[in-house]
Amino acid sequence: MKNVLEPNPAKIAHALEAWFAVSGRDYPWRQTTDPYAILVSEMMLQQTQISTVLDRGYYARWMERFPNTATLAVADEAEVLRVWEGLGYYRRARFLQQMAQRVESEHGGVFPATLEGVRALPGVGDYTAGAVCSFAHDAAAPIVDGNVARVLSRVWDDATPVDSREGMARLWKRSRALVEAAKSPRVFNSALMELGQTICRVSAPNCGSCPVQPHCLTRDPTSLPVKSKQTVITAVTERVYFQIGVEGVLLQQESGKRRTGLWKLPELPALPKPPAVLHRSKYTITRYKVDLWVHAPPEKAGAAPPEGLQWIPLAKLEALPMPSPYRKALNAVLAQQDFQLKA
DNA sequence: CATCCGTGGGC
DNA sequence: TGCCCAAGGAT
Repeated sequence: MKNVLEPNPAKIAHALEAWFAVSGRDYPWRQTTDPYAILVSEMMLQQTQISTVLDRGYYARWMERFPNTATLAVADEAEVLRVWEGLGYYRRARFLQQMAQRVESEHGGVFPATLEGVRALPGVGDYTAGAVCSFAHDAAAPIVDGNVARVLSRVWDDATPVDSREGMARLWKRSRALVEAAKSPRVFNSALMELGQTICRVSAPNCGSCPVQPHCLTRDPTSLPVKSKQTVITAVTERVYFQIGVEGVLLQQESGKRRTGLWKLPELPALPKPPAVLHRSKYTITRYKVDLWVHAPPEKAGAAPPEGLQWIPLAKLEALPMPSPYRKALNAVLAQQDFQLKA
């Protein structure tokens, strides 16, 4: 008796839905059908682990402070970024606020109900639109994310690179066939993602407990999915400085594409002999491995802050949005200074 | 289609 | 420690 040649969408869908009814986890965003609340969770969870969003309180804090599009639309951008601080990909927070403003101004405060309407919102792509519509309205919209790509590659034993056009087309086609065969798209899509998260894991998949195992074609799950791209990590050195005075700490606001609107320690100008090193740390950001040096201020630093720099009173530091590496470095140097003052 | 955008955790 | 990864989307 050999295995099936082509996995049967209806059988898989029903097996997953039955499994989820028993083993499905309970998350805050699964206790609501409010599309805004669901979109917030989806935006937070993009490229971010559930434990980060949940255990560190991001979702609860956001929903308490911005319970609907009306409150988010009129909030200060700095506060929006501050509530998001530590989650990374800060553009997502800015997109969320733009989304809220558009819902208020163009949809009369009513969240769009169609797949096309949701897809047109800023920061919402094919995955997120499908997730919101299936979770909020039980609409038969397919989803493909990292979990789904892994599960479907294995079930169909398909080594087509998932980061290729061909691979993506296959995944979306299969995801669509599955969700259209499901009894409840909401339950099925939740189950599909959760299977990838808890059973069909990247390493050490638990095939013995998998409800889809009878329908799964792969014999070598950890070899799938195949990805063609490989990222090259570049080591860089970043030198900033710490300057404190009666007016507070000198900081610089980011204005480029990266971390727009967030604050950081000012960049150290190129000098023949850099000032003393106060603190050193390492962090990675996208494809860079950064060696971060915090120096004493450059010699010529005067009372008037250089272009683009601003004195920030110590009492206001907490309220400013700041990327994690700088927040940690700044706190370390402040603690160091405090220690020296007391010594 | 390639590149950019953060961070923390697991192994 | 080093490396890979996690509920992607925009440009």
